[in-house]
Amino acid sequence: MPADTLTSDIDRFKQAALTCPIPAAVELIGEKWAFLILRGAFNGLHHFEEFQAGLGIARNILSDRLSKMVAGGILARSADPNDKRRVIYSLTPKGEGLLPVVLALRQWGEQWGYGNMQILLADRRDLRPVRKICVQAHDGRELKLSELTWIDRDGEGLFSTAAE
Amino acid sequence: MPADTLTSDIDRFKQAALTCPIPAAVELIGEKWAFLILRGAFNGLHHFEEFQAGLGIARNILSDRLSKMVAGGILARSADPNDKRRVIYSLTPKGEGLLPVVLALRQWGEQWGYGNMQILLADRRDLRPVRKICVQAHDGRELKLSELTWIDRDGEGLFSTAAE
DNA sequence: TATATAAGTTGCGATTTGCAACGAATAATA
DNA sequence: TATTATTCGTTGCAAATCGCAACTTATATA
Repeated sequence: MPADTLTSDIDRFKQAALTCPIPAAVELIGEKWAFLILRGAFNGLHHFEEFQAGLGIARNILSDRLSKMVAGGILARSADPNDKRRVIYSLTPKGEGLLPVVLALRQWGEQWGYGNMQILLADRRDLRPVRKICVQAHDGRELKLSELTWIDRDGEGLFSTAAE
Repeated sequence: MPADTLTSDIDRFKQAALTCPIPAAVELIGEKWAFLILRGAFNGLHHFEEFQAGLGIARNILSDRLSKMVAGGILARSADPNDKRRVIYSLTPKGEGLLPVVLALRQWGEQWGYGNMQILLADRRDLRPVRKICVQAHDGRELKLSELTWIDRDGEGLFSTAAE
């Protein structure tokens, strides 16, 4: 056994956390209002007043969050050509990439009794609802937590079970 | 056209938001530390001191968040039979259900340059990494935002595009 | 011209955060 | 057994953040 072998869960966690993207991602959208703004954007909201009235958020907080989300590349800020008073906030490709996160949380909330939306996301081609988001194996099989493990990025080294 | 037809994006949004589970879900885990605690739990952390040292969170805040997550049914609090000083915090099935959310956010973060973890989640059977989480049609096809629309829960009524 | 709307900003009291120190119960050690 | 260490908190306090209401600026409308 090498001398630098990590022995405890916490050592392994701290080691893995060093390059984990989650802390930085959470700084951007791991906050109540940022997440609700994101949901609003996916639901077609584009303007300051829409977000303000739609979410019931204080104007200064909304201003702050929109700025941070624009700075973080999630939203783009553009002028409305038809009305120079208005500003259009729209999702960037990077922001659109968060749809699985938003949808997974919505589905979890529905499953655990926090509400059921009257409208559903569906495939535009056949109007059938989208699948429930889940963790899948390479061949598409759904994987439960007990069927998962951690592997080293470069192939082989399995070092701990994911579900402990 | 019926008299109560909703015309503006914001009216439609407010109508849909009335029963949306996301606000309640966000109250529980839509917060920096709650989300990082959840990530820690998925990575095998179980004890107060592990979370504290692993995340660098203040003790009073950690205490508050753990209580709320236990009250919210995400974590379970149990006594350690081998050491009566210790408390074991473990994921409930409800908490485990948040794995797609955590994983989707991690994958998003990796895609957009917030870090790359050395270890990956994999299928325990063949040690092949899990798929990238995405929105899928009923038949498993990946759907982009432009291929999505909203439908009414009871079947037909399509009323707006998802990607505007 | 006068009024309304959109997108913020400012001031201020209330809440939340983060740090450090303290405390009680249990375990390990000398 | 006596002493020290560990574990899981709590408490006090200063700093940062939040949320409300009022104000500002620029543009559109009547």
